[in-house]
Amino acid sequence: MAKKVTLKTIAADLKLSVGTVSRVLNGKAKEFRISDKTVKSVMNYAKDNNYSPNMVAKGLRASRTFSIGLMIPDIANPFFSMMAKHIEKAASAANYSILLVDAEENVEKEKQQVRNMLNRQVDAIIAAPVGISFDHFKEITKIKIPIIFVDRYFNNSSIPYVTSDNFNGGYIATKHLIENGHQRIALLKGDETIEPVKERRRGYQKAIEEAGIFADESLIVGVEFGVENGFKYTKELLQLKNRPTAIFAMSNLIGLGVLQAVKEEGLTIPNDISLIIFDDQPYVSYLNPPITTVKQNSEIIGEYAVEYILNRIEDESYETDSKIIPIKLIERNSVCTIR
Amino acid sequence: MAKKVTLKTIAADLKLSVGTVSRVLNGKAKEFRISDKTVKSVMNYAKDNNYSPNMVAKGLRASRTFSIGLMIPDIANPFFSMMAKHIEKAASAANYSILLVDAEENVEKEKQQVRNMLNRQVDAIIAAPVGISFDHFKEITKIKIPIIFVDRYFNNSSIPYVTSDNFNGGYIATKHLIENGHQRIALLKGDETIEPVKERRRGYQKAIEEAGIFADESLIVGVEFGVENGFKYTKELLQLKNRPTAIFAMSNLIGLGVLQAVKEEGLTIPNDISLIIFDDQPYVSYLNPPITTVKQNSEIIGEYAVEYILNRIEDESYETDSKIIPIKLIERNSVCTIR
DNA sequence: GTGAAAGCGCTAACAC
DNA sequence: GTGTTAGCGCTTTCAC
Repeated sequence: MAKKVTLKTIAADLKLSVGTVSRVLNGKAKEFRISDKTVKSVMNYAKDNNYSPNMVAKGLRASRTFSIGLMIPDIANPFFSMMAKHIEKAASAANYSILLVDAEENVEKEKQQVRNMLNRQVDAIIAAPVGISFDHFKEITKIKIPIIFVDRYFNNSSIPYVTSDNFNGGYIATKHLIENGHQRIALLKGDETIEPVKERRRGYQKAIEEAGIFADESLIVGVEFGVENGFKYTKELLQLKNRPTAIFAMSNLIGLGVLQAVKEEGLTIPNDISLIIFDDQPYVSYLNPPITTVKQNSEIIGEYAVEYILNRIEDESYETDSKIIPIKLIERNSVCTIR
Repeated sequence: MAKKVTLKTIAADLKLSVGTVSRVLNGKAKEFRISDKTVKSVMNYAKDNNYSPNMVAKGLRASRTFSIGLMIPDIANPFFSMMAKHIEKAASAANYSILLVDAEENVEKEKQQVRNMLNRQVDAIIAAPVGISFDHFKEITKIKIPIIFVDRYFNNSSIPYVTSDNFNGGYIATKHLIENGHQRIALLKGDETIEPVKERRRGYQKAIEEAGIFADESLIVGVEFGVENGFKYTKELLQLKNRPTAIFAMSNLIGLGVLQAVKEEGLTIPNDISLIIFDDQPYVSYLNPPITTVKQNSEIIGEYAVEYILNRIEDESYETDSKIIPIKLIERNSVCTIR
């Protein structure tokens, strides 16, 4: 083992005190009017011996670790991995490191790992919560460490969040379908304890109401964000005597399930049934057919979250409102015009 | 701020020494024959006041942080995010945390962040290196902290790795094409400083040679793993007077680029040109047409990497060979039989 | 059975 | 211009 070089060993070798060494290595030479000779010798020694500071010791001393806990419900979901990418980028640019946890859509793991993040003295937490319960997040605010939710959030909590304009996303997607003559539009949704799901649904309902078309509750189905959920409920929808002419899928994963079910039933999109998917992914333009989607801006979401956290770390009293990021309808060829 | 509870405050409140408190909280009560009374009072106090240990202090004291640095060239690439998911899962199950860095396919950032990981005293590093240079990784082995490469690796280094059977992947994909009558098979590759790229290419070439067909070097193109690369070189390939009848794309991203170019040229797969993509993704079965792929097992890769790291942490002398994980050809409808 | 104290690597307050 | 020292929260050795 290359014997480790610490302030102490440097000081000993150079016959200086650790204080002096610390000062020059932290760029405080000027401030303390340390002699050029000392500065030079320390600098050279450090370079030659490849000194680099022990951040754990620094962290203990400063009660500040320059790390941010990032809690994601499913990092394999391309929406979240893209968001994580932007968050890591913004954080590392500010010299923060990311402690990543994949909660596996499991509140118990999330709870336990929030505890772990806290034990590790992260300076802040950015979380896309699994949903359902969030007492473990409320605790964080008591400890006064900054926290912000991304994508998913809780309405009845004072924790700020950045998320897409889910309501509007639901609204414009549904409206687009209606404008193309659709009257029987199915909503394939995720778990309704999740706020964005509620919002997207509200948007859907508003569009239906505005158009004055019959709001058939049996067309609103689905219980979670996965592929199987999309598959299973699409199968059921297609069984209906009075089958919907369009499906609005609330996530890219649900969308994949819809595609599979439609295919298995020997139907084609958009001739037999139209489809819009919430969340745009690189591959959707190559799907058969290219799918019309509601595109979220994960870059802005990620950057805003980091910006808030950074400001909040610097200034405890810093506050902002939660932020709603605009979405966009990307028209492709999965919606047909009827009648 | 809920005033923080440390060993010291507990000891003070309970009129015990920090040593004793530490011992009972670490389950060493039996070992040190600490009285039931003391144990109970400490335990209760800890529970009531929600004590939880400061891992930074523990880490400093123990020179062990129970954290693993995970270096990924592009976390938004679904192959890597899936692998990261499995790594995080295995690590957290063993009470390790993940320090995530997205190198953005940038060696400079990688270099700098490896340094950072080391400063943060990670117990080990799992890395899918960007490629090109790797001196910064060699340094790690000197410091004697365990490291393993996943997916990408360097042949001329003693650092172990887990990766797919890239050679065989290239071989069986190409062979499959040949068996379907293809003679002019283009290879759309990534950066050739990356070993898996070389291996896949070797596999491709072996299949061509075995079949005794003309090895046309002009059919081997491409310089990196992105979508644009796939797009650009496919355009060129399709311009050729003697155009290939099949393309073998070396990554899911390149594959997307191929799809786009083929479409823009008004051609269809597999009628006009066949396609095989290296790396299977959930969406490929819904592409137009469903794409035949070479499927890698990112779960096994991730688990093996963590297992190695854990063993190595426990036992400095633990050694294994690098591991090659089998791949599988998943036949769908993007390959037509000719002649 | 329990306490006292050293020390992990670092910074900063205080000294001269 | 530089040294000394306390202390961040913890574990562990040495006492008794």
